Amino acid sequence: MTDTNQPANDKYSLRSVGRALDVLVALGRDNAKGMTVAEIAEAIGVSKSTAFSLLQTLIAHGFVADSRIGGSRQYRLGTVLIHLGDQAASNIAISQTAMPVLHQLMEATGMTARLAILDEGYAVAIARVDAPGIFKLAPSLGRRELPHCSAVGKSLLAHIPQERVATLLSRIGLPRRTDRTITEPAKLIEDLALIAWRGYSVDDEEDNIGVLCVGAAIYERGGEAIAALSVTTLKLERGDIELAKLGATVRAHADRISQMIGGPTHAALKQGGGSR
Amino acid sequence: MTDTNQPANDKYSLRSVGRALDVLVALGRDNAKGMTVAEIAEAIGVSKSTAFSLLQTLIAHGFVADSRIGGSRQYRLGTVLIHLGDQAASNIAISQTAMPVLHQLMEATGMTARLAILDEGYAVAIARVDAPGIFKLAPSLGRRELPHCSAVGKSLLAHIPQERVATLLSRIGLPRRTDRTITEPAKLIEDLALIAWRGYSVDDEEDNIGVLCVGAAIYERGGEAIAALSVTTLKLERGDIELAKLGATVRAHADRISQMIGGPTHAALKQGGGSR
DNA sequence: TCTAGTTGTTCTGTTATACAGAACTTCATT
DNA sequence: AATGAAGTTCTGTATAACAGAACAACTAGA
Repeated sequence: MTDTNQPANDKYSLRSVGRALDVLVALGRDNAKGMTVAEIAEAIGVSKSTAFSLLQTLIAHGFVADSRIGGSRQYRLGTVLIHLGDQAASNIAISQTAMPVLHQLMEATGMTARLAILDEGYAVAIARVDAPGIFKLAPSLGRRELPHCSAVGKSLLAHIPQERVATLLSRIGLPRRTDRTITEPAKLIEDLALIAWRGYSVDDEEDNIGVLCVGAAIYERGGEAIAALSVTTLKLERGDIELAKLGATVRAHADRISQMIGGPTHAALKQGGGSR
Repeated sequence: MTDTNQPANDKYSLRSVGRALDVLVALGRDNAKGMTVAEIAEAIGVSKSTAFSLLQTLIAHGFVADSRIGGSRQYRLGTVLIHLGDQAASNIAISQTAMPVLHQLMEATGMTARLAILDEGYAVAIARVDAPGIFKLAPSLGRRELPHCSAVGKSLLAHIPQERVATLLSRIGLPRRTDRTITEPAKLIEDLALIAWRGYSVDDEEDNIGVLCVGAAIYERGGEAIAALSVTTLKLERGDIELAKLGATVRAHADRISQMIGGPTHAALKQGGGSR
């Protein structure tokens, strides 16, 4: 499915290290129930003894936790990763300042609010505040999401140079997720222009059926979009949604964060600097 | 300072893998500003070229992100770690159920609420809800904390067999953190007995000067303590704290979680099952 | 209780790999 | 320009990582 077996992507890649990281990724996929040595060996394509050595090393450093259940062992992600993940998230300076605004946005809209950045062309959520209610968004912090069919992704794409957009899209493509997904580059470019103009993006069932997201970009001092804010809701839970009003709300909150870090609001950016 | 250079803790440890993990840990320490190749090489005790190879591998897998600033590069933790950390945390089943109660506890007390488990004898926070206010607790999710001088740690120690406590303490020791830290095993055992009896623990400046924590254990079906809840506050911010009342509040919230997962309340446990 | 079939763990020889150091390349600063 | 300090590439060699097989621990079935 995923291209796990990259044949030495870079020539300075260390095989055993790469395999150890593969183990972590594999455990991240099947984290719920834990995995056995044999399953891990199978998953990353090495012998049992090699998988065993990798696991021993990972355990010794706290990256993997093991629990014996009878004769068999279950391996799962260790707590050190919680720490590193927390550090990596707080690393991204914006998440500190944005957190209170995320709360406000959630309370203003009653929807789950998320903060995301662009990482290697993908949209990656780095913080979230859940709306109250039965339906919770799956735990998806830090996961790479397709940029062309998510509100945060489109808001970020709308504010970077066209040629970079083209490069990213040619690399990632525009995979179809639902029958509303924009799969034509020209159509997407059109949508991005609209987003850049009005200051908010809409993902209406383009990524997941029944799910609506509205996003807006956050600008740093230079006017570049470095992050995006979004709200997510199940359309079932909301009768009629006034998109223009919701868009303005999200944009206003994004503007607030932009100003906190010394950047321009969307309106100011449209007035002054070129879109470049 | 820390024992990073463990000389092949287990004999099945892979050197390059261990070094790669050391890189991640090192980046986790100095995450704010990022590190250069030379700094990393220095930190983990390898040559520049080796550090370079390790970093290339980590980057190829998204575990490390790099940003060039002029001729120099800054390496920092990558977003994949945010994902793995999120998975590792949600792995621990309790964190799902406990989250709403953490919110309630924070609102009931106005203090930062945390959920922690025992990992290799150390207390490790896996979730938290911050209190509003200027002073925020440092981002400390997933970090190993000394069990003998934290509220969550003591609550957990109070409900495991004495011999295991002895084993853990002999391994970890009772390092002094402040002049109120309990450093005598006998004194700690005494405190643990009290905690088991009344159902809540108090850390009054035993770990950090000026900081007060109150914790209570969460019990699973079998009656074993699998996690602990706590509130943390700066004593400066609160005039007088009624410990008995606060302790009862924390205990009540912990009991609620215990019941949600089919376990006994503290009162029920004291009545029925032996302390074993 | 014995047997068969799991699992995880240890051992071993060989190959390929990870390593340090030196050479080379960018940049920034004087 | 020239110096220095970073990152990057190259290369030979020691050794570490690997697969496979043997072994041990445990489970389930007869």
